[in-house]
Amino acid sequence: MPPSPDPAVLRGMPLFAGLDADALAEVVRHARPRRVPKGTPIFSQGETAAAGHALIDGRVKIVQTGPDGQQVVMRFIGPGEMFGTLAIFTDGLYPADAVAVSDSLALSWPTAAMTVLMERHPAIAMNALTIVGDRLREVQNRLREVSTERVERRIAHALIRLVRQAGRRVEAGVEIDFPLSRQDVAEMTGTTLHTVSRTLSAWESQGIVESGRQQVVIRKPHALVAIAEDLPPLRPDR
Amino acid sequence: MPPSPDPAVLRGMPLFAGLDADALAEVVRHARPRRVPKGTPIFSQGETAAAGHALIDGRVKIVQTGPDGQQVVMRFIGPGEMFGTLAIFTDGLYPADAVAVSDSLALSWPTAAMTVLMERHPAIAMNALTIVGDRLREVQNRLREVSTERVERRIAHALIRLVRQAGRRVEAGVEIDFPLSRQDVAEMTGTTLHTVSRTLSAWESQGIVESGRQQVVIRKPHALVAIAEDLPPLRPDR
DNA sequence: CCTTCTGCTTGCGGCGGCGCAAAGAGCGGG
DNA sequence: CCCGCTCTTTGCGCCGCCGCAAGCAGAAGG
Repeated sequence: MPPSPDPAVLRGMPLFAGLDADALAEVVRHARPRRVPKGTPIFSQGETAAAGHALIDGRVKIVQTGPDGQQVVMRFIGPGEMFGTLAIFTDGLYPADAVAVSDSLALSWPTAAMTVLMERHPAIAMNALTIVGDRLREVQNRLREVSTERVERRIAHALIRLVRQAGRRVEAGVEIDFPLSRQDVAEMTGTTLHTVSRTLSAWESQGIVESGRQQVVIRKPHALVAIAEDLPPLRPDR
Repeated sequence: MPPSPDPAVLRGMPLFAGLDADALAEVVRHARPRRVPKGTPIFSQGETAAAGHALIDGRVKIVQTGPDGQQVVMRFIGPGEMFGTLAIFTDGLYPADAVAVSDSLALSWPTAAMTVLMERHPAIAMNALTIVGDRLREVQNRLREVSTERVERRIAHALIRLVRQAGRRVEAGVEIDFPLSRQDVAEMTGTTLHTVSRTLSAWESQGIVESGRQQVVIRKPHALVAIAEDLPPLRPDR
């Protein structure tokens, strides 16, 4: 028999919040677990969505590709978050690629099962509505940023979001806890890896961040916020 | 007694698709109609959302304002579309301003009523999920565009969307059927009114558009598509 | 251990588009 | 009908950022 996952993993997932134990058991019965090694694609843009997914562990990058091959990072998925579900609610085609950036473990629900579950448990639909609503608001904010702010502030905003989502306390400050390249940051902020590199170098020389190969540590989060909010440049003296 | 609107106006609203006559009557019973003259704000960014809205007639502009006053047009709402509902699904605060750009008629449902209706009629929640999902996809596409494309293509894309949403056949071509300023287009595409003006002037001299004060007519939609998709420049001869 | 590959840095030149400024052009109100 | 307001046009100069190119460094793999 196929290994059915432990219902406990659904605890704490916003998508299934408010369901009783029976319902959770039913949900988990339809789920299929999948181990995904770092670098492996989970689904691709344009495919018909065979399933919706939720991440148990690891980190997944959602990337949209334009007609000329330009890539934009839509978001990073962390443990407890769903992904690839937009297709289910809309036209059935994945609007982006999903690729594991760390070794990951995901659960998948076949599209049909997902639909049935939402009909039998309207709370799931309501939860989904909240989640999709939150994401819409976030993307709207990013749209405003990329439309009106200059590159340095956009990069600051992106890092702040990453810290909130994936920050881990470490001696030197707060570290983004998954491999993140300059290119990734560039694709999150609508710029080039060159400009990101220059910006991080400048911040590094000011002691705001420490960064290396696919790795970023924020030493002075408040300074980053100051840049993002364009506060008075924060004189070091007095 | 308060004038209850005709249930027939809900026909064709995606949000209430699939509801039977009884349910529609119940929905309409909770609605409050509101006439909104051109230029009037309907709600403001940051307010707690007292109600969700749907537009019966007219046109409403949804504008988000950044911390430094920079404005971004999130979308234009046409008849049959809901707006100001995101707040209800998320944190209860309107994330943007809504202002009528034409004389308009809207229906409003108090937040509490909206919630109750969704609980009693899960189909509404499912419809909302589809609608919000579609908007999320659209905003994601715009985010990709503004992140990767140059201004001219972005403006072309914006006009194409407007034509799809609010295009009216007219002798000279297709007209955007509500007042649309250069400033509006700039705020839709993350540029300045100057650049929009220059671009439209260039297109005008090529016979692609005809535009004047708060008014745009597309004479050669295919040429606009060619610009948006960056097809071979479409030699006029042969 | 050496090779290769991938990711990062940095200089330099060019240019797309912004910001400013000033002038025209419809529109509406008195 | 004229005045004032808002929207638009267009020139000009500058600059933030991109694009290219070359070199470096650390990881991976034989």
